[in-house]
Amino acid sequence: MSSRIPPARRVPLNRERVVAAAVRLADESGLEILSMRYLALELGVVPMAIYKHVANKEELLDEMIDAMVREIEPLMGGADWKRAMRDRILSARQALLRHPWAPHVIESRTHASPIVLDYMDSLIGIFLKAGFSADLTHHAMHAIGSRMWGFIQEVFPTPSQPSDPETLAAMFAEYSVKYPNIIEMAMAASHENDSSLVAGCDDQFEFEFALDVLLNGFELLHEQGWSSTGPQRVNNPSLESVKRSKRRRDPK
Amino acid sequence: MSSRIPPARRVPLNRERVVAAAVRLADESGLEILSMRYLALELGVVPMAIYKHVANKEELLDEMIDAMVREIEPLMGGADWKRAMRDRILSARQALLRHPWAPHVIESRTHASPIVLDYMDSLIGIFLKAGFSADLTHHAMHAIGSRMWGFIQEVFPTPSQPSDPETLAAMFAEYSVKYPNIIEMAMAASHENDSSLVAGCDDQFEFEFALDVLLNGFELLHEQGWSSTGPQRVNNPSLESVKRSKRRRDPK
DNA sequence: GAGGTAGGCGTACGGTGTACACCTTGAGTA
DNA sequence: TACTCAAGGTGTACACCGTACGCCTACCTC
Repeated sequence: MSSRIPPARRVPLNRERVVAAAVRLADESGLEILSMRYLALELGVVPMAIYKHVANKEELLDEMIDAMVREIEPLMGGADWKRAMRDRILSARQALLRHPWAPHVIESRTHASPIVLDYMDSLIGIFLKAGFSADLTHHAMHAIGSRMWGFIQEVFPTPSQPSDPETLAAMFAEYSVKYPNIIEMAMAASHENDSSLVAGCDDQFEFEFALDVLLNGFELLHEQGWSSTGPQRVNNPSLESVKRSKRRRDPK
Repeated sequence: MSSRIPPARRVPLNRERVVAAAVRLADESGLEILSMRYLALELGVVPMAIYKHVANKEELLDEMIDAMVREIEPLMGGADWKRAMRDRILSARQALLRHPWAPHVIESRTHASPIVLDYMDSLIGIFLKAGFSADLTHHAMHAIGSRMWGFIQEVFPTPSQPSDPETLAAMFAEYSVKYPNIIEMAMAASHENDSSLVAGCDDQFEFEFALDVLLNGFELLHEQGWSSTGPQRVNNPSLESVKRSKRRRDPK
């Protein structure tokens, strides 16, 4: 009869609970706080207990990425390829924004899990279904790179900004002579808030801008029947050659 | 008289020697081998000695990046903006390829050094000098992202490839049904070497392809007088709207 | 009840970055 | 020539990390 009673009492750990706790911990406290020891503490367990459910920390990180990728909305059929690609990638971005640690972890992965391959396969499928050559699709996927996960490499986020307005003004003055171009560009980027150099960027806008430039570029190449073995192998067509090719489409 | 004799004997360490040794060590043995202890060993010195020349490891890594950026060839004047930008970024890529550790380190930096700001300023200057609006320049720089350093985020390098031909064939068969799109794409990417899925990519070609797509996209937007506050704020123009705008250029 | 096993526990090891106190060296000066 | 003093190398120690290995306990099945 004892086996009839709900087994309860000391609910045993399992892979899912470990991964979920790791994700929550990283979400709330940042990736640098996520050590096996701290995670164990959080789970009310001794560090080595975790290793009964996960081979090592790398595997744990792999699982965390899988958990995030599973949050990406499934592919909607029907819409045109560009819209489908755009929506899917922006959905990935939404999932990623919920997990600030994800970019760093993605960067450090060395192989793709089945979940990840599924996602990549779906993206590639969008291109192929739209009639893109496998060749162009391949290069397009490379060009998209980490953008397929919804993030761009933010290089050197902002120059360190002093809070004291006095020294900030001094810095501004100094930069104006040393980095005139940066300042000119940054001024335009933040009309509403002149004092804060580059700070006020709209990340979402930046992301969509770059994504659209790429997708529009791919569209152009596709329409032209671009091929990597074609006449302009290295330089893909400049605006000039696009204009020219409009007149003599369908070279065959 | 002792002071006349060349001071020699135990040449003292200095910042440059420390940084140079760190760069060499990382170049030769990889970033994961670069610990303060090992670096000290290499310098024939005790670990804590290094801290007399460098505040901490982060600062050392900053200096290593500076050393790499200094290798980027100076800007050539004269050429058209696209060529100038292309050359400069490809030169950055050359410097970066000599230091395989650099991408990883760049990703982890939190602020830009003067050397780095100089480089960024020069890139921005190319756009502005070509007549790009500060607005477009700003978004273009964001879109370029880490590509300004000559690397793209290689996400999930390759699926793990078994060496045994038997199991490789099995994996291939399995993938063909689970990830048909990936396989179709990958097959096209490597005619010469069918068995090695994605392996045979030409990184340099991929890099230049994506760079050209972006630069050509920027050129298009510039010619159109694109502005982030313009009518199509979110979606930058599709191919269709480009074609339309060719007819009614100069709306003012 | 007996036995087997999944899974939690404790200890220990080799690694990391770096704080802090100490000591050596060599140049500058009286 | 002797003294001072700072720059810079040394040694020890600490807190953290991931994780190998062996033990031991609770539970499931027979």
